[in-house]
Amino acid sequence: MEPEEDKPGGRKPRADSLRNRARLLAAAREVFSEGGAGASLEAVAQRAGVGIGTLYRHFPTREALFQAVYRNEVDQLVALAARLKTEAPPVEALRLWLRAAIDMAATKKGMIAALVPAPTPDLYADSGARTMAAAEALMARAASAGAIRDDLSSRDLMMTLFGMCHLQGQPGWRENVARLVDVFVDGLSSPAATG
Amino acid sequence: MEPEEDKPGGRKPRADSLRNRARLLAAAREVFSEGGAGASLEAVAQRAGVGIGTLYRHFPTREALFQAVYRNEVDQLVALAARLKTEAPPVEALRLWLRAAIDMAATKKGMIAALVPAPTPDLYADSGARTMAAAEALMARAASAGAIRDDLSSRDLMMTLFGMCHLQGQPGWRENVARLVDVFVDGLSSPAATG
DNA sequence: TTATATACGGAGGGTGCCTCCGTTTTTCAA
DNA sequence: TTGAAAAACGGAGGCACCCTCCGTATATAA
Repeated sequence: MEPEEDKPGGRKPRADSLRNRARLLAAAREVFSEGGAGASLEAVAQRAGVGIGTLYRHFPTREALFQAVYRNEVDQLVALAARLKTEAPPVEALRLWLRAAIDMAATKKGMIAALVPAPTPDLYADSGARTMAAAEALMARAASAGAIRDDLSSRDLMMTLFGMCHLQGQPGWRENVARLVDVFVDGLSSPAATG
Repeated sequence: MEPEEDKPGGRKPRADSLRNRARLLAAAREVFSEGGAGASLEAVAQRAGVGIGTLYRHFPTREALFQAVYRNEVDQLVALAARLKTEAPPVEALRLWLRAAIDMAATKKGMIAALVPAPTPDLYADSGARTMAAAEALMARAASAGAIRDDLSSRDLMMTLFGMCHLQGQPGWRENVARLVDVFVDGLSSPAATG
């Protein structure tokens, strides 16, 4: 996956290639932040000052571009999960982590899309799967502590989060979604009055 | 909004117009059920055997078509809410109603989109707003009975439902979403352990 | 039967997706 | 320093879809 010095037998990667890749990432970050995950890829190429063909060579799919753009954010989220696992009680950890995810999505409009697990996730590879794994760890901990019900998958959780983020754009959506997530976590940790 | 006998002063609506309208609705119902809410409108026109221009004359926007196609379903949902309000205890009514919505969405793939309240809803006009009003009634009842927290809007509830329905397509999604909704309702009715 | 209101239908202009390939640039070895 | 070959560039072009506009066809009513 790393674009640099991967094949020792090959020649050095071309300077223009590296430069264009960086430009594309910067442009994509801007365009996705403004226009959301559905923004035009041609607009990205244009803002980067490269041809559309160059964009597709570097990032064969929209997904690939998402992953590259939001790699840092996802890393942070994964790291946060690891930290919370030792620094907060189980349910609280889950709650805080979900809120952090929302906060990130609040400033990076396109990021939510990067958090959605693909239908068939390449475990450990794509950002959706990595995030899901982080969620899984937090959930497992809480479940085995008996603090939340154990019949939900981490995928369910992520999809719920994702769905709630559709409030994005409405006034006060961030607070709204935070509250919704709280409700959901309350439900997870309630003595399951399900009927 | 009614296309029939609205203006008493005008002439009788043309027979071909009525026929084409019906054909378009039938075609749209099929196409949306198969391809989801994003399906091609040109495909709809084609299946109906009319020109694309005719489709747009009858239904100026994709939204308009949704509303017409799912009017019956929405009516049912609204009626169900009214019935549950007298026939089930507050929280249970809410739970059952949400499940009914999911069941409908399960067979009519495109319907979910029709349930999403527009950013600026034409109250009583579009299906999203009418559904939201039904939800509002159920929530208000439960809230004033002290059975659920009262700091969530019906729009929040609908968006949550909508979002969860993004699981659609995955194996066993219906059961999954039903469970998620249950969790959410549990959260609503829990003594708000929010931190 | 004929005039006219009404509806039809698809061409056309716009946007976006993605591929393909002739041209340009960079690297590396001589 | 130079030039051949590898690597990357970029945009034209084919496809799908959106939506509008307007010349043509047809149903209604006199």
